[in-house]
Amino acid sequence: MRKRAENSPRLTAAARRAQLIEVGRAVFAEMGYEATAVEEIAARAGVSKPIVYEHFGGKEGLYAVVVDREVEYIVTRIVESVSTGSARERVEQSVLAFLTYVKERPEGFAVLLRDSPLSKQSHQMPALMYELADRIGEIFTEQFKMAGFDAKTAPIYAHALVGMVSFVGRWWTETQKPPPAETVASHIAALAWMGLRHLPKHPAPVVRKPTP
Amino acid sequence: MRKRAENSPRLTAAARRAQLIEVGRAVFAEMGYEATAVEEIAARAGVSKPIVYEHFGGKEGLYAVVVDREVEYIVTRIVESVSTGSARERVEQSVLAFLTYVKERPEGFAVLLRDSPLSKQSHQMPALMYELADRIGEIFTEQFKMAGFDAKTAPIYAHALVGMVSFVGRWWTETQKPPPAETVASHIAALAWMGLRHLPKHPAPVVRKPTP
DNA sequence: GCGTAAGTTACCTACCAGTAACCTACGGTC
DNA sequence: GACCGTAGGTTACTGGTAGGTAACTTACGC
Repeated sequence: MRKRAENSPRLTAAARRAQLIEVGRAVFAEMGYEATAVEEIAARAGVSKPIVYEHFGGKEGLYAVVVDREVEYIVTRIVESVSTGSARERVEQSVLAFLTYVKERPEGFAVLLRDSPLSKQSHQMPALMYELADRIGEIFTEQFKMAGFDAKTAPIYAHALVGMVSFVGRWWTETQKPPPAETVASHIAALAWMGLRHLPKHPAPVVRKPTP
Repeated sequence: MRKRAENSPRLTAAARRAQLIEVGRAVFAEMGYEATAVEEIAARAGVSKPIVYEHFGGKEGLYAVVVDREVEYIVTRIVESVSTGSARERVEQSVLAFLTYVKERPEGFAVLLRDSPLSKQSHQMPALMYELADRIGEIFTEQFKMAGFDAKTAPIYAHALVGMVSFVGRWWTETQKPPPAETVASHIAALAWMGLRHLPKHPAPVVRKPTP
């Protein structure tokens, strides 16, 4: 790592910053926040550590930028998907949007699945996907109100749906011979939609408790 | 931390070991694996650091024991729940078993939700819940085979169900005025059951693609 | 009163976030 | 075409923290 003028020329500040965000996302995805060393990011970018501090102020600064971009990206996609079509189309489009995100930005998805650094002080929210589920819950609440459903139950279904899609998404990325996104999305959307559609007004246990 | 003979007497090796597992689970749940210091665990147990090393060989040793116990505990509960009753009863009982676990062992659940230390080398499996989902997937595959369903689709539904229950479970624990476990379990089980029951043989997208 | 189980003090080592001070190549200017 | 300012970059260091260990000490049972 002596002479590096030939293999990696100097970049402009903007270009270097963009590159560091890319590299940072990859390393955070691979190692998790805590286990990531700033020097590792710098090394993979072909620069030295203080460059990272110059651009982002520190480890948390870079992490915040990476996370913010991912969350905004996927939330925007889902807001778009949920805003047109019939109710069922909205569900299916949202699920497909999420799976497309998982497929196209696997590293970003991995970052969102991992522990966040803030989780030590306020021990809530161990991973970003829960924050995302909360955001989706707000969207659902809005939609439930407009559609005349009980808005209080919206968070349950939002969390259930995000949980479903997250877990299936992870499984999907790690499967050797994965079915196409549309197929998986159809399955999940059908499951969720049919579940919602045939939901009784007041679900009650079907298990017969033994008489005391 | 000088004289501690009066407030915390010497324990037998077995008792100390059991206590350290309890304390370790709590600290890992609160801080996550990486951010947990062995000294913190030792201090909360009222002993010094080498005691932890004597019993478990190191941080990872204690973590492995904590995790193994939790996974075996919840898997056992679910295997029990899924082994009797009608198909729908099995679904509902399993969901209720999981939520009961979440309620009764919140620290164990929190540990399973967090990042695992093994995730840096084999970058798969960032959290233990995914391993649990895989285990449930095996159980489902068995059940699907016995019931005559397509066993290949079992993992999808297993991951979907575990994801649903995990996310709703976390939301449930953090809600100020949570509905009782039976109510939430009924909602989730109804959602899953009705979804499965009315699932078309070959789900297809309902979204009309614009003609090219 | 002695042997052993249970526990402690004090240390080493490695790593890592963050910083101060210095260097270099390029583009404009005369 | 030699000068020089500055953007982009480096080397070398500090302070703190945490995993792990060697050597020593205390209390209990026989």
